[in-house]
Amino acid sequence: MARKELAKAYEPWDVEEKWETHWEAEKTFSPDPDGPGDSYSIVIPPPNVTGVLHMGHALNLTLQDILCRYNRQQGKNVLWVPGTDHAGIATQNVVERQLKEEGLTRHDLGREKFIERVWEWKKEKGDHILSQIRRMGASVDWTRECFTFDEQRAKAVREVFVKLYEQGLIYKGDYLINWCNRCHTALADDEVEHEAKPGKLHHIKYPLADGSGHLVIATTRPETMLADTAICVNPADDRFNNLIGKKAILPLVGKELPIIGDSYVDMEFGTGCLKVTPGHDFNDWELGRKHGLEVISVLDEEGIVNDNAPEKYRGMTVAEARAAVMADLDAEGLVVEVADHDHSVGVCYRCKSVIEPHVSTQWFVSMKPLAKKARAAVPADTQIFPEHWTKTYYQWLDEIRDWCISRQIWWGHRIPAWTCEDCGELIVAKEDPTVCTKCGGSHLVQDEDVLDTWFSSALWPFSTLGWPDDTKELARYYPTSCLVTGFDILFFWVARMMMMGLQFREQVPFDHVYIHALVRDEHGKKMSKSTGNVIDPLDMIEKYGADALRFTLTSFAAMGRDIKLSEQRIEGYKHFMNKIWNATRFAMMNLPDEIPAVDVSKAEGLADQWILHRLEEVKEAVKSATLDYRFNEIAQTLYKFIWSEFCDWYLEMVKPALYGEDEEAKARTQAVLWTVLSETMILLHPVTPFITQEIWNVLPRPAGDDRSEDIATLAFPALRPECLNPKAVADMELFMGVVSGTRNIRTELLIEPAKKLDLLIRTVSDADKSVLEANTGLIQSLARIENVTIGPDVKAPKASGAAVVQGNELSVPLEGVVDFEAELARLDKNLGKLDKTMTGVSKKLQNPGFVNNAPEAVVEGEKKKLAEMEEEKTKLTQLKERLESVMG
RNA sequence: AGGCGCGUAGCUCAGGGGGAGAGCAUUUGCUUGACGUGCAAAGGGUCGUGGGUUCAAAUCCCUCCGCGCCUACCA
Repeated sequence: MARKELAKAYEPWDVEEKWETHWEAEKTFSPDPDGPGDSYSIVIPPPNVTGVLHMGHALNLTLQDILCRYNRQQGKNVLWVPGTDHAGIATQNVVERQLKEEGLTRHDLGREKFIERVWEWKKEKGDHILSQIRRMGASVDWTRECFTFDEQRAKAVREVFVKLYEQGLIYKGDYLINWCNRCHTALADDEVEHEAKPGKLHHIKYPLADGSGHLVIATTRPETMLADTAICVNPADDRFNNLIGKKAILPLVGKELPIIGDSYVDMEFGTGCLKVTPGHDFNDWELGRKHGLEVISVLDEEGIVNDNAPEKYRGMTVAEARAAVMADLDAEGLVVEVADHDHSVGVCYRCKSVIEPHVSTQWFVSMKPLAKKARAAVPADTQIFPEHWTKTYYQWLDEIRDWCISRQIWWGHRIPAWTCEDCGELIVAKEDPTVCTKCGGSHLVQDEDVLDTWFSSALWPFSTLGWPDDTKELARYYPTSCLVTGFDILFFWVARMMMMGLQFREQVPFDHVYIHALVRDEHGKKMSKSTGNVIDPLDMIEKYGADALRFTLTSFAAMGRDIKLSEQRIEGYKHFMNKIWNATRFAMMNLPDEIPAVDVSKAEGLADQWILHRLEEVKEAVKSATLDYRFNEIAQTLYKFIWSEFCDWYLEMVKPALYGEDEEAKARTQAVLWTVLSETMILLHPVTPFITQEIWNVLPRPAGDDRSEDIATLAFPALRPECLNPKAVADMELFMGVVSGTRNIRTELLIEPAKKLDLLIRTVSDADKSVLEANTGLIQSLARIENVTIGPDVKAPKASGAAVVQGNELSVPLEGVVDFEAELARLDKNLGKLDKTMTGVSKKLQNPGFVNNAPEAVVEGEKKKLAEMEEEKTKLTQLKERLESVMG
C-alpha cells in the first residue's frame, strides 16, 4: 500500500480550501430536525452585508465554532444558522455613494428602481463576507442561510409589527428624536455616540419685558435661541425667583418669553437662568411638555435654518447661524462673556456627523413593559457569561426610553401602515390592504418610512427558524443554546432579542449569552482603518492559515479581558501547527498501514502508561473548560500536552521501542501512539478543524475501525478510566528529574554534547531503583549517557558532577572532562536556591499558629517537604565536600 | 456623576488563601534518523501603594494611585 508522503512542513493553504469545500458539499453541518440527540443551536450574529470580516468577527466565529463542533462530538443535534444583516443605513449609503459617482441621487431613480439597485449590489458584493466566514472554517449550516431582509424574515417583521401595534406597544407621534442630517433619518438613542468636544459657553443678556433690567442665560448653542419659548429658573433661587411669571424679550426675534420656575435648573451651573428650547434639546423638550410650552423648530431636515427663524438667518447652516447670531448679539451689546467649555456632542454611529435633536413624526415601541420581562428573565432563564455583564444589562433596561423605530430611508422593511386619503383612517395590517377598513375607499397611501434594522435583528433567534410559520426547526431549536457576541451590542441587540423572544415565543431566545472581549491592537488600541492599526484576518489566514489564527484567538479569549493581538503571536501558533504536523509525520514513519489491534489499557512501558494517563486528564480538562466557556484553557491545555508532554517526552521515549526488535512491545507502543495522537486530534478539532481533519485523514487505522473519514462527525473520545495511573505519573516525575538533572550537569558545565558521560545513581529505595532500572535505556538515550549504574550502594568517584532527585544521588564522573571549579559553583548555586526555600518552610513550621491552626494535611505536607529538602541538602553538601577533597 | 474591568518576568497575559506560572523575547550550546517553524539548558518578578481579615494574602476586604471601557448628564 502506498504510504502518503507528508510534506516536511505544514502547508495550510490547500488543506484548508479542500476541507472547507468538502464540508459544504457534503452538507456535513446540516442537521436533521427529526434526527436523534439533544439539540444544540446557535444563531450567528449576522454581520452587515456591507461588512468585511474583521478580527472581531474572526474571534466571534471561532468561539461559536468551538461550541458547535464540541457539542456535535457530544452527540448533540447541532444547528448553527448563518446569515447577514441588511444594515439599512450603511447599505443605502454604499449604494448612494455609487450613484453619486454616476452623478445621480436615489431620488433620480425613484424608490422602486433604487431598491432594485441595492438588491443588485447585494447580489454582487453583499455576500462577500459569507465567503470570508467560510474561510474561517465556521461549521454553519449553509442550507439554512438567512438574511434579515429576505421574504421569510419580512413575514416575521410584519407579524411582530402588527401584533405590537394591536397590543398598544407600537405608537406613532410627533416627538423630538435624534436626527442625522447626513443620513437624513431618525436614529434610536443607542445609535448615537457621545464624544467629548471642546466648546464655548455663551453668556447672553435677555432684557425683561417690563424694562426693569435683564437676566443672563448661558448656552453652548446660541443659534437655537431663535427657537426659545421660555426662560426657566429654579424656584428656590432667591436671585431670580421673583421673576417667575414675568416675561423676557428674546433678542434678535423680539418676542416675549414667559419666565417659568422648575427645580430642574441647576443653580450652580452657568448663570442659573436657563433658556428653554423644546424644539432642539431633549431636556428642554421634557420641560416644555411639563409646562405646556410651544415647540418651535428652526432647522430643517438638512440642518439648515428654516422659515421659523427671522428672515436674515434663513438658509444658513448651524455653524453659519451661530456666527451670525453671536455677531448680532454682540452688536447689540448683549454678549456678556464667552468661556471655554468642554461638553459631549452626540454623533451618528454610522457616519459620525453631529446629531441634531429634531421634531418629527415617528414610530415608537413602548419599551417599559417589554424591558420588565427581559430583566426578570436574567439570570433565571438566561445566564450571561461573564456574569458581571448582568449588571450592565439591568442598568440599561432600567433606564430605557421608548425606541424610535422609523427611519427615513428606503432600504429596509417598509412600515406596514397605510393612511386612507378619503377618511384619514390609519390601517396597520399584515397583508397590503386594498380598501379602507373604515370608509371602503381605495385611496390608501403606505407610510414612507422603513423600520430600524435592529427591529428585524431582534427577531433573529426565531425568525431564522421559520417563525411565524410553525416549523420543525422552531420546535426543535428554540430557545437557542448560546448567543456569542461582543459587549458592544449587548443593548442594541441582545436585550432586544430578549424582549422580542419573550413577547412572541414566551420563552427567552437563548439559555446562555457569552460576551467576549473586543480585539485590539498590540498596544491596546481599538483597531480602526483611520488609525491604520487593523490586522486583517484574511491576510493572517493567507500568511499563517485559519487554524493558526483560530488557535491564537482561542488562547487569548480569557473571560473579561480585552484581547491585544499581534501578528507575532499568530506566527507563533503557526509554529505549533507545524509541530503537530511533524509529530504526525514521525508517527506516520513508525506506524504500520494497519494499526495493531491492541487493548491500550494493557500498556506496559512507563511512557505509554504515563501518556495514556495524561490523555485522560486532558479529556476532562478540555471538557470542563469548554462547558465553562474558558476557551483559553482549552488552548493552553492542548498546547502544553501536545508540545511539552507528547512531543518533548513521549515521542522521544518511544523511539527505542519503535526501532527495536521486540515485535510485541513495538505493536503495543504503536497502538498507544496512534490512540493518543488520533484522540488528541479529535480533542483539538473544535479549535483547529482543518489540520486535525487532514491528519485524521492520512492516519492509518486498526482493522475494524469504520469511523467516518470526516473528523467533524466523530464522537468525543470515550473515557478510559482504567488508564488512570498515578504510579506512572510519579515514576515519570522521577524519570524526568533524573534526565533533566543529568542534562543540566552537562550543559551548565559546558560539556560538549558529543562527549560520552557515565551516570551513577545511588538510589534511596527499592521502588525507585526498579523504576530507574526498568528505564535505563531511556536514561541513556535521553540524557546522552554511555553507562548507567544504579543501586543503593553505588560508589561514585569523588570528582563528579552531582544532583539529588527525590533523594536519589546522581553522579556524573568528571575526571578529565571538565574543571571542577565550575561544578563547585554550580553546586553552590543549587544549594543557595535550596536554602532560600527551606528558610521559608521552616519558619512556617516554627510558627505555633500555623502548626495549631492549619489543616493537618497541610502541616504534614510542609513537614515532609522540609524533610526532603533537608535530605537533599545533606546529600548535595556531601557530594560537594567530596569534590572539594579531590581538589585539595 | 454612576457602573464595570485591569495593574503579576523585557513584552503579551494565565493563575488565585499554604514552596511565583506560560508563550514570546534574551543568553549559552546543538546537522541527537518528526520538526532550526526545531532540540537542550539558563537568566529574569519584594504579583501597583498603604492598611485590614487570617496561623498563612499575589490571591479575600477596604483606602489610595495609575490605565481602559460603558451608561447618563453637562443650559
